[in-house]
Amino acid sequence: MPYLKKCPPVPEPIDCRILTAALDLFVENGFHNVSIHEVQKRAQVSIGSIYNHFGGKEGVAQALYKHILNEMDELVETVMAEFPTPWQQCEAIIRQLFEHTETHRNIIAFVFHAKHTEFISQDPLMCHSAAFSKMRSIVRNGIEAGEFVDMDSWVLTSSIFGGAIRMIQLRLDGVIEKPLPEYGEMLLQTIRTGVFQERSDA
Amino acid sequence: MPYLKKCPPVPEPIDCRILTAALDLFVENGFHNVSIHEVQKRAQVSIGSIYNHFGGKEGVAQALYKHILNEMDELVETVMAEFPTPWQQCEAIIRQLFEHTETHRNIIAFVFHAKHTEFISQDPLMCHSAAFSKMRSIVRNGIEAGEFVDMDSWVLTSSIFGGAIRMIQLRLDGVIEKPLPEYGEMLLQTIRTGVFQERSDA
DNA sequence: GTCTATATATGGATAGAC
DNA sequence: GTCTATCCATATATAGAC
Repeated sequence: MPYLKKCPPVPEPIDCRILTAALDLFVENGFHNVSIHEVQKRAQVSIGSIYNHFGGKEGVAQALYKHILNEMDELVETVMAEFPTPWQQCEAIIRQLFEHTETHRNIIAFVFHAKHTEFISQDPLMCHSAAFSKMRSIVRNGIEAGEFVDMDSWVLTSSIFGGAIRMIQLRLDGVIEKPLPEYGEMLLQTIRTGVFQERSDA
Repeated sequence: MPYLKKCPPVPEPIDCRILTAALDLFVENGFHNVSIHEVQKRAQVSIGSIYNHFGGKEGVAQALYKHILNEMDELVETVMAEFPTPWQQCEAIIRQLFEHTETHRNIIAFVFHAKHTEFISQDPLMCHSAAFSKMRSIVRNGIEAGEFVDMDSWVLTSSIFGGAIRMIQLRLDGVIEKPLPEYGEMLLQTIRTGVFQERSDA
């Protein structure tokens, strides 16, 4: 009789339990449709603890927000260190985001789906976050290096990442039914060379 | 003394007043941060009337949702009637959306910014709406006609419209500071021919 | 059909024991 | 630090007069 097996491994720290419970609930039902009582119940923690650790519901959301923005930033940072050229970096970021959409669904959903200003007062607007700033600066590097076409960097950043972000949203909504990585190369192709069929008589 | 001027022209019908007030408030503060009392106050209508006409706050949101999806559908419909080729239709839709973002800001914001499932139960998911379906079918037409590259239509639709949608969101968030139509041609260029600089030595 | 006043529930927040 | 029980504001929804 494997007695020791019944010992739960290492119990997760309490604030971590709260955050993961909150993330799941917020993504599933939306911030405003989730009560502290529900978070408390799912996290197996008392209300008092939630107030102790985060000061309330919005405090939980803020902590979550910061934490997840950090993760995103690290993702971009890693890619930048690993690949030399701006375009390779863009490619890698899109591939990573597609992977993450499948493996860390709720994190991605929290980043791309929610309108954070609705529940985080004094919201340092997602697109001003370190991760998104870095994505734009990659694009600027590419322009300066003569790799990308020379135009407004907001437009170009939107052109490069907009399609991917759109696909992520469609995937999260369940509209796209197959895992995103299957579509990665296709998407990258259109970003590189546009959407037109090569004219065979050209 | 121009006495007649003081007569308000034709008073707007009551349900219209409610909808426009609600639209503005929902976009500004988010559905859950707006109380019926605020809508009532801004629309200069009593709470009873709101319940009579729409059955409650969610009813107002649903009516708004339907109405606005209709407008979007008409926009796409008109473009399809006016332009012959799929690509011209795509171009025109993007230009129209950019225009609308400036002239009907809150309508566009309601369409692209909100996560409707959070406040509309049984939400016929935006991307399944007539307008979005038609956009995708335009893309399919382009593929069949050999105009667009032959690939999954979700990917291609995202490639074509994703950048525009992204720019609309950035504009609504105040990140992009100039009116979108200024960027229209730039964006269309990258969709057509990709993001790379033409190599002068090619 | 429109209004005002009110009932009722929900849920964020706190107090105080352990 | 953690818990339970309770408070109290808010906001949806309704009742009933006009």
